[in-house]
Amino acid sequence: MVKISDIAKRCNVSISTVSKALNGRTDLSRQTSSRIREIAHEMGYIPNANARILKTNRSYNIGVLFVDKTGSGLSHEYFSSILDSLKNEAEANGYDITFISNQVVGNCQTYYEHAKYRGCDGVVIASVDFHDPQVIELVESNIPTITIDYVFDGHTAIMSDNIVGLHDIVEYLHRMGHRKIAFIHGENTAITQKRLTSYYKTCEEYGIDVPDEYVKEGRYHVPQLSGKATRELLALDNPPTCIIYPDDYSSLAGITEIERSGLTVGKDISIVGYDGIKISRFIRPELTTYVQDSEQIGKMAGKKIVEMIENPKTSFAQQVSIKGHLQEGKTVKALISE
Amino acid sequence: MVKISDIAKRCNVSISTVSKALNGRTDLSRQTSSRIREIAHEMGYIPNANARILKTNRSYNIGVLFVDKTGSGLSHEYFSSILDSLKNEAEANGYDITFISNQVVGNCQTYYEHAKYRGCDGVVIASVDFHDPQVIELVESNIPTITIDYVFDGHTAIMSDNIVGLHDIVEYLHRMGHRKIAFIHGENTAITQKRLTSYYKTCEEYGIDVPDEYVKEGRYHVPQLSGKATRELLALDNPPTCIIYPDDYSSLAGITEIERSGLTVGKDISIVGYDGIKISRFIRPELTTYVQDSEQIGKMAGKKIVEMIENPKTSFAQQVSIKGHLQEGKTVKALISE
DNA sequence: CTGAAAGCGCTAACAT
DNA sequence: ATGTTAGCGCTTTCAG
Repeated sequence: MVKISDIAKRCNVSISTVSKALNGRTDLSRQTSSRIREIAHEMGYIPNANARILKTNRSYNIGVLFVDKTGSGLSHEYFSSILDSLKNEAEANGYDITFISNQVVGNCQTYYEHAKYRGCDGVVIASVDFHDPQVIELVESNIPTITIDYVFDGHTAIMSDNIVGLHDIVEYLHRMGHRKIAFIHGENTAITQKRLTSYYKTCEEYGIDVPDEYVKEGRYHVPQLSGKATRELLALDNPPTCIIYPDDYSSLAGITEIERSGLTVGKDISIVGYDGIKISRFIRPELTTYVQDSEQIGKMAGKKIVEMIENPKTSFAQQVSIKGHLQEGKTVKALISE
Repeated sequence: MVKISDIAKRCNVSISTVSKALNGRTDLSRQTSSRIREIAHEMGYIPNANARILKTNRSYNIGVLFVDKTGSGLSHEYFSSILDSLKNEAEANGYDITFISNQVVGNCQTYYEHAKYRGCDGVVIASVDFHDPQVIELVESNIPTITIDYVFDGHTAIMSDNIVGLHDIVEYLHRMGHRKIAFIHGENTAITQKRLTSYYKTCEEYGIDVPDEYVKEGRYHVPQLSGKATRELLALDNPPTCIIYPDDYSSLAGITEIERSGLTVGKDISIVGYDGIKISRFIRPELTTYVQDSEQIGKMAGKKIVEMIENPKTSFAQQVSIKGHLQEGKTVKALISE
């Protein structure tokens, strides 16, 4: 590998002059500078990030902590889409992305150690167990971090607006004439809490009564559980006219159950999903769902982490809420009368 | 940050002794070694990867080149699933994953420069334009690389077995009594070529006639085009009894078109998808599709790249073919007679 | 405008 | 079994 000293030799200048030229410093003559750069290029010079990082303590590398307990991991479209736009935003700002694991890499055991080890300038955290002591250690450390969909007090977070999400769904259903709205929600997380509260609150707002048996616990991305909950709802003496699911994936299991029981979705009973995965527009009946703006979330996460890294003094903790929108499909029937 | 010299001072030994203890060398007494390690831990020592890399020229970091021209990028389930298992395998072997871009990071312009800059021990390449000169430069460089679903002569590649895939699909359809099998294929890539050839060859093998108008070009993950092709196929004087799609996503557009024309999928006409995305089991009718073993592909890619990195002498170029399997759904009708 | 020199934190060959 | 030393490739202060 050709290095700075090789170029210096070839150009008959000192290595510091080469360094300056390569870094676009202005305290040397245009001629020298451009001559050096030309020759460096000609010699096929590629800088060595590790030497640079060692010296400057800046890696231009952003760690990403993406762990999914359910195992679907990156293949969960919501998160892979966030990752994709996060990556694009980071790269556009001159940063690379490295995954942070808690596997043993270089004697490191924890997320924090790992991130430190690699010299990450900052870390974006999503889709993990936010009660994990390792995650807390990382967030409380001196490394700038941003969390997605979870707020650590006093720290910056990007939030998909679940409160607005459930509000908009319920409001829409009310507008469509629904008064018996069931909600199958995911496991108990901060997100689930927000959705539930918003659901109850909005129902109250519109004078919609919510019997206890209309609220069922499922789990995100475990269609079997939502299927089972659907069966239970259908078997009620006074079944709901509409069911809200924890995610689009789960809503498909709901459709299956509903059809199995001889009913037709969008006619005999309505359903609403959550997420807005791409496929939701292509399945029949086309799914009515709340689309989370995952692209915007990832982009904002990238923007904010770069901001925190580059202006540590002036950037303060904040929660950024990213709204989504309701995608009308064919799974919600307009009820003429109650 | 506490460093090796701090530990040395505290332990009253030399830095090299500390280094040896921390790296588990055996040429020092057990006692010294464990004492040093204890104190290092107590002091909260975290090694500095960059210093280590600078010295050893080994980063324990694998670059990943994942670019999708269609823009769906990581959110394409086939690839995000590969990435996920690749990541797991790499981490299990003590390697981290860093994305390689061709954005300007540290004055680097090309994929190769980028990978060199970061000191990647190896690079896994997938889902890119394999004719891109930058990709070729990278593959032909001295960095160990592995490609997924594309073979560069003399280089190692992990291949989803598209030949077997199309063979198995056609064979299955033949067994189910189909003799009029149309194929909507993706844009012209090496994969498409393989699928097409295998399709023609297997049809020939079973004495199935393939009129030119039964073969249509669509594009991977562009449902609109497959929808259009479906319409054209349905409008033929002698329409096919079954249509094979380039991917599951596209097959959904096919279903939509078929139903729009008043036919019923799995009854009036049969269809087969490709990929085996998770959702394929949950849509109705359940999709008959060829499941690519993306998990195995990612895992194998991780295994092989580590092998190449760690045994550069003894590992030779090879193509590893990963078979998938046909997932029977409800979209293919068994035809009693022709 | 250019150069000399120190040093980032670590490893490893070579003493002792 | 332990220590000395050189140096990985780079940036940056400080002198000239």
